[in-house]
Amino acid sequence: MEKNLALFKALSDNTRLGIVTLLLAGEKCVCEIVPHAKRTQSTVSIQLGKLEKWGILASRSQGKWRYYKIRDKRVYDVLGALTPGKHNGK
Amino acid sequence: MEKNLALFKALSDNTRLGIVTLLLAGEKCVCEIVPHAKRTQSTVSIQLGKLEKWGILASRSQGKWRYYKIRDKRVYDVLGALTPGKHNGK
DNA sequence: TTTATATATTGATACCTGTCAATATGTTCT
DNA sequence: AGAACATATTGACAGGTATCAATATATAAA
Repeated sequence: MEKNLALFKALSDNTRLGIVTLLLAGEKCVCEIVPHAKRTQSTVSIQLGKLEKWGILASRSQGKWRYYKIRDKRVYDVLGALTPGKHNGK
Repeated sequence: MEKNLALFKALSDNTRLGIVTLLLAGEKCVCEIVPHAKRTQSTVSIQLGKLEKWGILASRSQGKWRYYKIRDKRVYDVLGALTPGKHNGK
């Protein structure tokens, strides 16, 4: 039950939730994530670092770029459970 | 998508997650919640107030006691999605 | 080697938030 | 009315954290 707390903490910040939601569509490089998040490159990099350190994301380097993707499968369960229309679309 | 953030924020604190998890079993009065949470009565009361203000919980008064229960149905979806054994028990 | 691009790190700052002890409010009982 | 119990509120404090500008690091291109 302690582990769930960490997951919720990861998703409880606007920047991080935006990143994770974006990555639901699949792996993206930082250069794609930064413009999507409305935050500085340094801010995005810091939050990506936290998400990786917490085991939510995984990353790989390729050339100049660094790619991030979702590692923790629970992300799909949790965000999938919140898909609209479950409770009368409310 | 903004609404999900509020839900995650509500569940991202240890005291609050404990309260909400306890209330999955059904309505409880504060006098039952306080000893379960390992926090002061005032702390528990403050967190209960936040959870209600955010629409996660509902409350009713009866005599000396005040009872809280889960109002936001998404709580069941989200916590249900994290039930162990979904990903090989991992 | 120099330049340009991509990402990470650092230092500073401002804000938010959880917690507690003490006190207040409200309700029931005598 | 007074005592006892249940819950809420207040004030203070400590610790955490998100953010940014600036700088560092790394890789690729010229």
